[in-house]
Amino acid sequence: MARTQGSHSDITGPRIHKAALKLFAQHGYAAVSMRQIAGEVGVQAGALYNYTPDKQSLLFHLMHGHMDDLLSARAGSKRVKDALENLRQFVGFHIRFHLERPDEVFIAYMELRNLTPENFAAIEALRRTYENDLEGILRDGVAQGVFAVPDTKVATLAVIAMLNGVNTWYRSGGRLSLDQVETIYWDMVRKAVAL
Amino acid sequence: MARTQGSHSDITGPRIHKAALKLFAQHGYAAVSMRQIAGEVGVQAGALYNYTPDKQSLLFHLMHGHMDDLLSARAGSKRVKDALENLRQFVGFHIRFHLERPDEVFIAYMELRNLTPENFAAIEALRRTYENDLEGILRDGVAQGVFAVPDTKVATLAVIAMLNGVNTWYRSGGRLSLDQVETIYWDMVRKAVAL
DNA sequence: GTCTATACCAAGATAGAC
DNA sequence: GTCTATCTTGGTATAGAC
Repeated sequence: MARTQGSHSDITGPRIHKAALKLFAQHGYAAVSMRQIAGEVGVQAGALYNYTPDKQSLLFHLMHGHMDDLLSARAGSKRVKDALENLRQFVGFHIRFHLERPDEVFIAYMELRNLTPENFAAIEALRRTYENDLEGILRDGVAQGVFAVPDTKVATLAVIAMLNGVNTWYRSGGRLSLDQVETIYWDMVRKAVAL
Repeated sequence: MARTQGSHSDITGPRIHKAALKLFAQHGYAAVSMRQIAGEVGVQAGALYNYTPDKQSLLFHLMHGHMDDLLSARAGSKRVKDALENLRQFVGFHIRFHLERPDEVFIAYMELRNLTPENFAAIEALRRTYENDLEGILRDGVAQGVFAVPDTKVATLAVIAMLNGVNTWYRSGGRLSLDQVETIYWDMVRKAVAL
């Protein structure tokens, strides 16, 4: 039987972040009210402020946590000597990581302008770190003579933009399996940077 | 000398749309108030309702106008027999058209979820038309044996996603000229769909 | 066509009881 | 830790004077 009062502190915090994640992704940060989030969790709006100082912190927490997850997961990938293999590994990692977290990814790209300047700078720095990882791979490949890209920075952004596009259309259970998607994109990326 | 009262009807309408465009692109539809838009134009909030029935119509007008511009401009491009040449032309057109209208483009991608379902469907249909144009080129190329893409639909979305990425970083007067950007992206797209 | 004034409602956030 | 109640602000939209 559902309680309408009393303490739920053991799970409320995470539930608030989950609800905010879902609602921000669905309607956008600015369009979602603290009351909506509270309603989704099943508490009153005032109770949210036991877990977050304000709405902005809620957004920042979600985005920062996502970027931390991304960089941690990526840090677990081993680099080898062969740049082509590193690139193949990056493409697979990127697609899978992002498809597993559509809401987080959506927010991370759409809500940047709703961050305060300080929070924005922090997220941007993390994003830059991730991009530099890929750029390093491309630079290695150019140095090794296995890639031909006129500008590694632009190529980095182009590859990431292309891969991010997957999230806008892929639905599990659809026409293509995850493996097929990965193969298709790897094929295009590989050729795009090829000699 | 600035008037604080009186009729400005000859220019107010377009100025409202310009102000809304700028503010929506900067802060997001949901975060911008009618009062802000009015302030940017230099009228009182109530006056806006002589030009638009509501805020939603303002957004829809901007997005629909942008998609109409896109399709009209694209319709002016001549198709030739050579698929490779058509693709080259498409890439150049897309980059230039979109870089000339960063605010409109930004809104067209970011504010889709703030459209009512009916308005969303209308915009989606126009976007689909544009995508089908590119997909037709890719299909021709595959039929002619000059392109190798495992899936024309996915390749279409991948190419567009890659090209759209330009808008997130390109600034005129920066390190690269528009011609250089176009060359770099054409190089990658060409190779990505090559045999 | 724009103004001032306002109706009406919902926002973020806080206070104090339990 | 959550509730109810409320403060304060600002939102969209409308009415009626000029």
